[in-house]
Amino acid sequence: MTNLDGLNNEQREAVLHDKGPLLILAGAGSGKTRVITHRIAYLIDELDVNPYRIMAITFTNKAAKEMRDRVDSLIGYGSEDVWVSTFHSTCARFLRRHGELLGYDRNFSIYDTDDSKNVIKEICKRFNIDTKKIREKSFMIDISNAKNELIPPEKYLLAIGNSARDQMTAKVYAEYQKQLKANNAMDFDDLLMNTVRLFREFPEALRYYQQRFQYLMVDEYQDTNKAQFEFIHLLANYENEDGDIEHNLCVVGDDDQSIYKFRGADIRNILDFEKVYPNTKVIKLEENYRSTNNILTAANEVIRHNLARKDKRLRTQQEDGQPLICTTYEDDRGEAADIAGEISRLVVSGQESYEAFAVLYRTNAQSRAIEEQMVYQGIPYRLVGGVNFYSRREIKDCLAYLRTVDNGVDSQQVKRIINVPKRGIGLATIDAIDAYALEHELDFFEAIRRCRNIPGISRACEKLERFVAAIEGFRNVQKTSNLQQLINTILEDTGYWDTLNDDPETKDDRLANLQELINKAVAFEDEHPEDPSLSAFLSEVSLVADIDSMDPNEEKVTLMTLHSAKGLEFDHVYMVGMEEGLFPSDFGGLDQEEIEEERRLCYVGITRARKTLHLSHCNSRFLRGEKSYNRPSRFLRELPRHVVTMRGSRGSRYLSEDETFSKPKPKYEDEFTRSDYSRTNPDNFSNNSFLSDDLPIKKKSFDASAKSAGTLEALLGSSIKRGSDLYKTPTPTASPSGDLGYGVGDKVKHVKFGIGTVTSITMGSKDYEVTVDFPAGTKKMLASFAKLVKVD
DNA sequence: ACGCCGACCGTCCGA
DNA sequence: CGGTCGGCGT
Repeated sequence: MTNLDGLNNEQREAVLHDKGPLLILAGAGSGKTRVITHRIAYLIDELDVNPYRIMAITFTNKAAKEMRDRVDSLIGYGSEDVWVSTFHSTCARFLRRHGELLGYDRNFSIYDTDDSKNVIKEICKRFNIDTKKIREKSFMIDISNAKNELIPPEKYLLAIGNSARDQMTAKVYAEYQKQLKANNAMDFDDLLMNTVRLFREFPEALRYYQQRFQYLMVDEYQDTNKAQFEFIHLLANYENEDGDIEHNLCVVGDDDQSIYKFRGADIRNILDFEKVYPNTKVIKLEENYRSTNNILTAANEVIRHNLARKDKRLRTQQEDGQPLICTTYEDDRGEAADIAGEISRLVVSGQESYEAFAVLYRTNAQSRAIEEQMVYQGIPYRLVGGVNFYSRREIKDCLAYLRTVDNGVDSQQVKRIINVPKRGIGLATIDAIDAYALEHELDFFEAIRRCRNIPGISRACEKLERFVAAIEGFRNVQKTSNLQQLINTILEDTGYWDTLNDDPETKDDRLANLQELINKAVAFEDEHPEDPSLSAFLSEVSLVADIDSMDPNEEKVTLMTLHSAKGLEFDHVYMVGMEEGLFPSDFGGLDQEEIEEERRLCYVGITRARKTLHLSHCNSRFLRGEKSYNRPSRFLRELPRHVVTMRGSRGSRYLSEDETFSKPKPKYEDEFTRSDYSRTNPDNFSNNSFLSDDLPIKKKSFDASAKSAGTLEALLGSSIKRGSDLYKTPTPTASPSGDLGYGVGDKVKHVKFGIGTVTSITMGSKDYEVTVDFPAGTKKMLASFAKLVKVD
């Protein structure tokens, strides 16, 4: 029996819905994952639906994993047969199986933005396009948008326009697709577009999947683009034996949390759902189980400023709770220092633990200032986003070898590694091979094989032949070995390990990263006994993001962008950098639509908080190496006054040189304790009197604020450039062992290598590097990835 | 072929 | 600021 206790009326109604289209408008924190998982359980347990016929689609691996776990724990037998996956992984799997119909080999490569950019670069060069005038990136954006709209190159001009620029884009787009096809590669957008093409052009393939997946559930439906809409729409059009079309499609979303317009999300998909599926049952979930009443009041009030939305209002049975705290800081450093200090105090005094806190910002660039203070004050933190593990140079190099071994015709990968490590093969040689390949319609690797026929590069031939022999050697290794052995052989035989010595600064990091890649390969083979192939591994690796490896149970403060925070929740949330130009961010003319999207992002941020919410802005901050002065964000003024406590200017003075962070006592501690000057005077919220002026320190900041209305030149003239002596290098002296839960000499357990002894812990550039003696040998790994657990 | 250095430039969000 | 790229010298 599926247990429906603890569900409210609307939730229960959604769970009990069996056939036909269902639209669940689920406000933030209204328990939508709970509804989806219970509904899956109900379908299986009560309606005898075969788990094999149920598909649940999400956007991120993290959401998929969470759903998977909850489905597994809710359903006993057969839960593993429920298809729970992301759009991209699902399409990749469909295409591995049926891609031959479209002319792709089953082990096609999946290109990330870097790979795509390289292809575009080559094309621009070939077409003599001045990339100073039109950037590669703008082609990529246009092409991506076209793909999301399911517009193929040959229809581009018809669909988009016929300007000179459009014609150029259409030409580049067509060539780009040709190149990808020749390389047996797809980019992220191709995964969707090609799956839709497969469905449209091969009805028997579509029919196969329609029959298999008779119950569809889509999470975060407000973020779907046209291609995703079409994918779902086609799949849901299953005609049963009686010739009826049931549309057993359940979509869940919240138009107020649509924040991915920039990558093609079309909010109309959710707003028009009822028009597309006339018999849709609509259920609104408006009861929030996450936040205090004050936080919800603020969220409701802010989002109310948007015009294009479905009317709804979150409500809760919780009490008002703490007021929101809105703080003005002198600069970004003071902001970071103060927040770090506050977190530190609350944790040291035993009231809270680190994982209860999150610091959210608009752009990844803002993380640096926060990080510095976290390190400085000895606070363990986890940084989500930034440079993806898989986009690091050494990882990409290694993956390029693996792809070359796996997918012989991927010229991009071959070009990446042909001279890495250095083999004395230069640009002139590569160009000559390229020209030959083009002329004879060969892939790059095949052209290398025939280097003896290519004029002008005879001197490089011997080196080229050695390279070919090496790759073929690896292909032989692959036939008889597992992934770990293959990677080790490649890094060993090519001398890649040795090249790390070239830069002693980064050596340890890169070594640990490669070791971690090997660990991932080992884990992959372990988890996928049914298909531990190189292709499958590379596919998975291409489709994971940093946030997917985030473990919310680690005792660390979380630092991430507002976008990354969607779907997560924390007891205490700090939204920093609430400033005009930054948030809402202004990149040349903010129109109403963009403002509303930013406001939704603000709404998402506010609704992440369970108990307390801090919002802050700075009078000045460093942006792209320059000091800039921004006014407080309009979103601050949209907060209802009666739930907000104002704090005046703080953090203008930094920690002095002699203060160590074993005693992280800011000089302005006095002002902290006096912080009950906080008040809720409504008049304080007009822009001019945003800062009150009854304290000397505030007076100063008021001046700065008034200045910001003046000319930019005047400000820059008087601005103090960031002197290196102002910023001391943070020295992490806190014992790492305290943060990790283990130390040198402790016995720890690793998921693959078993129990070993920690022999050293050092601070890498981004994370702790832990060296452990396992029975299988000594391994060096990154703490955040290795997930080591202390054992007694 | 390759490494160094200065000029230039983009500015965000992400599967 | 930090990453990239082209020019130049070796």
